[in-house]
Amino acid sequence: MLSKKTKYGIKALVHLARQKDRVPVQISTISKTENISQKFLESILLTLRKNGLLGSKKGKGGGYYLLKDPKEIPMTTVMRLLEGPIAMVPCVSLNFYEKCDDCLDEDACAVNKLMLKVRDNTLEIFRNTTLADLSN
Amino acid sequence: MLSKKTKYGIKALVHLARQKDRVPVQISTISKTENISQKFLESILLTLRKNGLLGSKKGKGGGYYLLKDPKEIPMTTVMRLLEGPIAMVPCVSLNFYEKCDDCLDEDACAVNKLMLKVRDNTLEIFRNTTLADLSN
DNA sequence: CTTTTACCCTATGGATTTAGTAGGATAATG
DNA sequence: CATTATCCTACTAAATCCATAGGGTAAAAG
Repeated sequence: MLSKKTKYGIKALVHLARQKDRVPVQISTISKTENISQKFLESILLTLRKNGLLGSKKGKGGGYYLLKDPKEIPMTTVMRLLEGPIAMVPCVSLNFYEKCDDCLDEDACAVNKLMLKVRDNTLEIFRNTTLADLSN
Repeated sequence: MLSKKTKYGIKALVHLARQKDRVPVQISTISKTENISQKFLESILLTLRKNGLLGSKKGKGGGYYLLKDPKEIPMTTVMRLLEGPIAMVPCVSLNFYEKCDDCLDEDACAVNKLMLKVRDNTLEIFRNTTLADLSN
């Protein structure tokens, strides 16, 4: 299940991508138009900024803005940042790999086999979908 | 993230599918060979039985056995039973649909659009993968 | 230089889910 | 009737989620 954090994060990014210029948008504006708790959104935008997706400006006329062209932001980046691993099990994760404790032979594991297929497909979708695609 | 419940459930089902005859296999046997906590596995097999996937036999020589041909058991069934919705958000779920509180227009929602694609792909994999496929 | 605006940061807490455990009831076999 | 093995309910420690609280800091306006 997708966390609200990720869901809100994507919505906020789309909101910013739809902005014509790079004019900063205030948290309160996004919060209201997207129906997101302002304080919660604040923490989400903060992590997006800390990870290089967003820039911010303080004081009057301040707010958040995208640092890159929406075309250059694939959903893999966003998902890994907010949601974590894309794979459903750590043993098939590219960026968050972990061995299973219970599983002796990974290659013989049915769950591994199945979830590898799912990951490959999901990954391809996220790779080929950019923020620009979602903003139209 | 896939729950251990689902993971263990799949492993147990594969174990039973690999059994030549329909001879009942005891919980303790599965528990040992698959490295699963016996009591936890007990509750998983119970729900699989209550939902028509497994049959059981009590007393000496008892245990669990598949009720159908592994070829006739698609992973959609198993996933929905143990894990719940296949979709990452309720608003794109076929069997567990729920409207979002924050989202006014579902068709205009970027998250909806993206997750619909993911669901379609994942669903097709689970539909086309049967227990028999995982047991080879 | 003071006030207002708006982001920055940490801590805390309620609700829910997860991954079991405990302990006995029930039914079948020999 | 003793043994075996499933059946069933209840409980719990730990983790995660979704916030909220409360102030701190920087920038701009006047």
